[in-house]
Amino acid sequence: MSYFIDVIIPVPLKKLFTYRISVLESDFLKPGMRVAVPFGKSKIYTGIVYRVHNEPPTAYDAKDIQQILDDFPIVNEKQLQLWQWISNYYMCTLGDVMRAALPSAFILESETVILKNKTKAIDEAILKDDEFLVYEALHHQSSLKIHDISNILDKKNVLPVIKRLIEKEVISVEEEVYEKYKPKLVRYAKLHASFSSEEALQKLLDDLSRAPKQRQVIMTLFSVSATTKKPVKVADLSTQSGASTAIIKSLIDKEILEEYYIQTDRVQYSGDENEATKNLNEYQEVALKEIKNAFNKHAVTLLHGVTSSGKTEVYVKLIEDVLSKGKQVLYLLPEIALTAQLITRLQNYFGEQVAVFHSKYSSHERVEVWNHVLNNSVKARIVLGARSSIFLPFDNLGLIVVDEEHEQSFKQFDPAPRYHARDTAVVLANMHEAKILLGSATPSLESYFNAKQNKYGFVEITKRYNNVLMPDIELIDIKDKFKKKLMKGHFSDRLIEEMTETLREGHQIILFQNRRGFSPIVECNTCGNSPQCPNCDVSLTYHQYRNQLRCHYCGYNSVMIKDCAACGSAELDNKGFGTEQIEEEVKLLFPDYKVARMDLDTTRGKYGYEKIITALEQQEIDVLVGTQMLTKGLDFRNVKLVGIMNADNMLNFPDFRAHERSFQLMLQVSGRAGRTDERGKVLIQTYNPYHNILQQVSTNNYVEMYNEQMNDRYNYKYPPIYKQIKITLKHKDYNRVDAASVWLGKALRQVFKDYVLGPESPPISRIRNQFHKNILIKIPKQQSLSKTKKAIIRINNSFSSIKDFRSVKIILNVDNF
DNA sequence: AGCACGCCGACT
DNA sequence: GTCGGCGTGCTC
Repeated sequence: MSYFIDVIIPVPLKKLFTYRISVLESDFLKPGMRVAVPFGKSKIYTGIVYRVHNEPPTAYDAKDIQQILDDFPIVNEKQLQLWQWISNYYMCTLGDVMRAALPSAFILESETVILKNKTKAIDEAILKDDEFLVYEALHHQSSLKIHDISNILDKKNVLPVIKRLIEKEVISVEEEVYEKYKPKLVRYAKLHASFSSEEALQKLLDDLSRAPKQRQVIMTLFSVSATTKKPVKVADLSTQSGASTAIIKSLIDKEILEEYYIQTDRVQYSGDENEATKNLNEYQEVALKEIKNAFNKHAVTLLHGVTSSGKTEVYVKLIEDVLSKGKQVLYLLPEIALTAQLITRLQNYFGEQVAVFHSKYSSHERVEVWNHVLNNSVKARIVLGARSSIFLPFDNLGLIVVDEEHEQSFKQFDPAPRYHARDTAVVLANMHEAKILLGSATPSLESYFNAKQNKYGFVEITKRYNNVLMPDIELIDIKDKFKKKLMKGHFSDRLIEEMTETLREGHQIILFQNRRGFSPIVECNTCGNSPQCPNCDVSLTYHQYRNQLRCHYCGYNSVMIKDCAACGSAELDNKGFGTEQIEEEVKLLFPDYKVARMDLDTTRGKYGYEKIITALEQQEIDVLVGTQMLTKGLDFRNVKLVGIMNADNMLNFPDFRAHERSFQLMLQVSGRAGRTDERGKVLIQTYNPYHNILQQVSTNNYVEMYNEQMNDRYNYKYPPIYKQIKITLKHKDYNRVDAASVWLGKALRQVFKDYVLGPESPPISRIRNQFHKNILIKIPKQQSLSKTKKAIIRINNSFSSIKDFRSVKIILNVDNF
């Protein structure tokens, strides 16, 4: 009998690929193991075994696998199930899911290496110039990569040259696969075994009396190992004894010392003993009980707790409970909220059981966390992580906490899989029969809706921790202030008053400026022209910090222009205002105080964000100006005043969730004010203080906001009442996307009638030289989602069989919000 | 997605 | 005349 495996290959292709294996291999291979397989003409890819079977494919001859890469599955059955679910629900391939799920170090790819053909004498005369260059380079170096050759010849396309050289039998090529993950080894030293006896040791010390440095090293080795009772690292030995590495090396060479290596974790927790978890106050205690009750009926429960109500402490108690049952915990939160503050807090309670899974971690560090989870190691009983941590190989989950569940960053937009981590986590919890708690001060409408429908359990905390009052929120009509000439730049007299007062009292201030859709644009005063991005359909934005013009969509940048490109006038003006401008104005208004800015530009790099936070905590900053980043679960003791510079630009954003988002954003920022005993103050500047959302924010009335928004969602057929799928078409030729989108729109309308919206050009119709068109499909609750998707796939298939349309890229985005 | 094969414009 | 552009088709 023949044996085969179906393999997932990390390419966006619909099907699995079948390879032939031997009997022995069929016994060894299990789903979830990695194999290296030849794919296409020459490449070798890493695949994941999906199924082992003995059904020979009929239409083609299966290739043999190249190599087995694991001794045990690195992906478990439950994960494969989850991958399948994601692939179905979010309409992407298993390959896409695989790419997103595995740390990149697990996915090996082959690289072509070029070798000299030693068996044949070469007549150099038959070689052309470029061929000769390659030939000669191989005399200096035994092997070359494609990349090297490209450098040698100074051109991109070198494959034809290589092909000719192969034909002339000058060179041969091989595919090399690298194991990307290498365990980190630390060098240790111990005394060589031959000195284990007293006499030998005494003799050694005598011998070394003329080499005081070397003797010192030996003495240090003894004292360190006596005090720590642990193996001694070479690095420590060197620093403690003051001896250079050369001295230690000579001791090793003389076989007095012996070196050895121990594999260590790159990510290590070095903290003190665990702290006892805090006692809960009465409200938290009640909430905890209610959550446990709710869990009896509902696997999913929503916790609505106002800002600063101490939700984290409640989570901690739940986690403690689950851990004691020997189960794993996943604590999901938005990337940006994954701060040192929170990590330290959890580590204080749970010590080394906390593992962190972060996009800023290197691929190697991620592999380590992956392996800890896979082995159900003590070091990863609690995983604290962003979106992608739902892909870790849990096999014994007891609880998932999704903190800040309303955050839109849980949804991945690009590339596929376009999954929502909160929703996927619900499915994941289901597979493990685990409980899942969604927490937020401003729940998303869909979660609140689910709770109202009794689909989810629901628990509330309405009081802030220590009974701190909710901040006092004041709306400022800047239209009126402008009329009365009471504005200084972007600051109203009220805001300046409050700022002066707050600073005098020695408190801190946060100013919030939503940058979205409102960045500083350069405009010519004479002709009104503003510089555009050459690749996208947007104006470039001005970045003072580097004196650059930049495109937020494709990253294009150029030096700031001195005069208008259209009319040559030197009178250029900055329209709009971003955080930079606010920062400047504060500096002018309050020259004696320290101002800092927090946005994408200032938080670059691994610790950029932490630096600003720490500076604020240590009160080195008096006024912090920032964007959305400020909203995320940070806990600043001394901030008393929060100013929202302009509420209108978020309210007017063209998106059905703009109001919900604005409400969430403003309440979250407000929550930063007055977190200790003194009541905080929030000033919101707006042109329209009678806007319902602003009224609801100022009275902290979530329920009213919910009811009103849900009404709109009913009327205009939006989620959570209707499901939706967005289809984006992209092509560099406008006429082609246009024709293609019209065709697709018509085809979809035949099935879905009026539930198809568009095609429409998005507000930014060209990005990276690609024109976009959008089509939106609304799906009523009673309509089967799976049938809808099948129909879309069918239509999509006929679409791509049309020659003219095949080059148009189609992106399907399920739940595109 | 990559990558190879195959057919038309601009350069030594 | 070749080099190299990207349209088209395939990957077990």
